[in-house]
Amino acid sequence: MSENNTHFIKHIVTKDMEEKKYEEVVTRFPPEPNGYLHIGHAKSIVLNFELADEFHGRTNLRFDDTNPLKEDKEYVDAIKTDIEWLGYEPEELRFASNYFEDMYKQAVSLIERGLAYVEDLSQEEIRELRGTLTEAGKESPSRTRSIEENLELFEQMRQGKFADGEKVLRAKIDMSSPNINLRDPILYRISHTEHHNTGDTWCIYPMYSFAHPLEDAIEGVTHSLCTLEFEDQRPLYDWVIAHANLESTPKQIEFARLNLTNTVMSKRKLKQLVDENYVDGWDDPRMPTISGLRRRGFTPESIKQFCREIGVSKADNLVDFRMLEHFLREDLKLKAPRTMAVLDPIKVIITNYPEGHVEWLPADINPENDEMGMREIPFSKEIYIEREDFMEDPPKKYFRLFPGNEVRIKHAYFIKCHDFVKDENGKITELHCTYDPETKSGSGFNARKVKGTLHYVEASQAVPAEFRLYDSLIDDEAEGNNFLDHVNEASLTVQHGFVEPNMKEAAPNDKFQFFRHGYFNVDPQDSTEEKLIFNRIVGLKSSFKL
RNA sequence: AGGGCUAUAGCCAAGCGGUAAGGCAUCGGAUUUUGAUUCCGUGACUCGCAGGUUCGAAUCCUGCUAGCCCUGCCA
Repeated sequence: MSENNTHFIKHIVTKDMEEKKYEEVVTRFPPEPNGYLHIGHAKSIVLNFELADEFHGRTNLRFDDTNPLKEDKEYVDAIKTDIEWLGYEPEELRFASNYFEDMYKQAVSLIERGLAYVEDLSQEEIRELRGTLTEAGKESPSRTRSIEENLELFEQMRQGKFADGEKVLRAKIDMSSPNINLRDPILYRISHTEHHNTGDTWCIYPMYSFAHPLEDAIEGVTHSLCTLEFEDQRPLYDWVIAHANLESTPKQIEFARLNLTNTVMSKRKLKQLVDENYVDGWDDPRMPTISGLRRRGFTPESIKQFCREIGVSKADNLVDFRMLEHFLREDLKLKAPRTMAVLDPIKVIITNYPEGHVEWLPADINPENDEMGMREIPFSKEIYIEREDFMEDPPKKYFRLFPGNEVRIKHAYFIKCHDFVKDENGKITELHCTYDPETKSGSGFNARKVKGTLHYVEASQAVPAEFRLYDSLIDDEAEGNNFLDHVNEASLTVQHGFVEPNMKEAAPNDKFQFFRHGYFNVDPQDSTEEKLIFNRIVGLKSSFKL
């Protein structure tokens, strides 16, 4: 588990605690409610919750809702659902917006100490004076305004005396700093916008760089973990903490965000895929969102174990999607019932089997987990097997069914192919085989060996089902600069076939291993008792090469 | 180019001056009523490059190279 995995943040926390810098470890997961969580967020969630837990500390869920233009309650609810589904229980649920009054007071205090001023300049003018990466900025005329006037103006900003963009509150730091974040950064902006939580109480809203350190300090957060792009903001974070009238002195630590092969991870790109109908929504099973992965069939444990095993570092990374798949297989190996489904059926007539007779055969539900017990499955004169399990003219080393070859039908008998029927288009419609009663499964028959074992579904009892097979959303190898050029057109394939009769009882989100196919999830949106729909989560590994 | 950061196998990633963990992937082999699982085996004469310090360097120092991030009243 995570205890075995060490990383630089854990070293820092361990050292801090050994030096008794803090009484307890407090972390937070601070999403902005402006979109859905994805697996990159899961990395942060696992890190924050499990790190604190390991040190017997606590973790808050805090919505960083300082920009009402982008945020919505819909996202608050979705995010809560996802975190709960992953299995984490925040110590407390907080909103940055609950601290608006405290933040306002902190801002006033900065003004009183000559550390902040109200800016008259327009957005464009501010930008011009900010300088560039290589040139220092210039000080604004507003910078020398008196404390009294700044106090008065800021109060008026709050009272709504100004229009959006007319004024802004800035920290007085250093316009010539090589770190652009320190060139008198904006602390408050005016936005006459209704907030999902505070309604129209406020028309001024704090900026992230001012609000975040205060939120952390107010909550007593000790280790504020964020991604690499905030590294340049750390001096500002520390500046705010140093000048705030708060006991707590949280420390910001940055780590590299997760990138996965064959997908995209930015909210902007994911939103574009949704808006432009490349997928069916944020919870489309092809999406790397938590809700998408959940609908696809990924388990919380598989996602968490993945997040633990990829590690935490500061190096840019691109993790192989197959690693995620590995942990799903590992999680479901002993948990999922193993059953048979024929995705692309071809009918087999057992010519020497008695007409109209159905026998029920015992079958273990999971041979690697005896506790799951047994089930009974039917067998009769007519069964379905997988179309790709028969070849009229097979290559060498093909040990499935072909004319004259004998194979084992899982849990049933050996069958041998004698003939096949084609339609006018040359498509094979029916196979004629004979079975050998001596070879019944469980009988101990071993006079002959066969190389192949095929799965099947008995025809008269077969339950029709739809199978949705997913492939990479994004083709990393594709040509083109725009990620939309890399969208895999064939990321969804739908097949119609059959499952065993006992599958009629399958409930939404039930997970199964379909023999020789892979792990499947009963689609929670579209599957019904009348029409079962299964999402393929991941296939089984295979060394089969034709 | 000013600042910040990173560089260990195909991909993640440990390592913290004493002679390169682990996982994924790959490829072999054994077992197998899933071409699955399981098991066993498989790769760094070397840690971006070049110098230096040291008995000893992936680890310390210097220089270089490459990549990522920063000029929102986004977070």
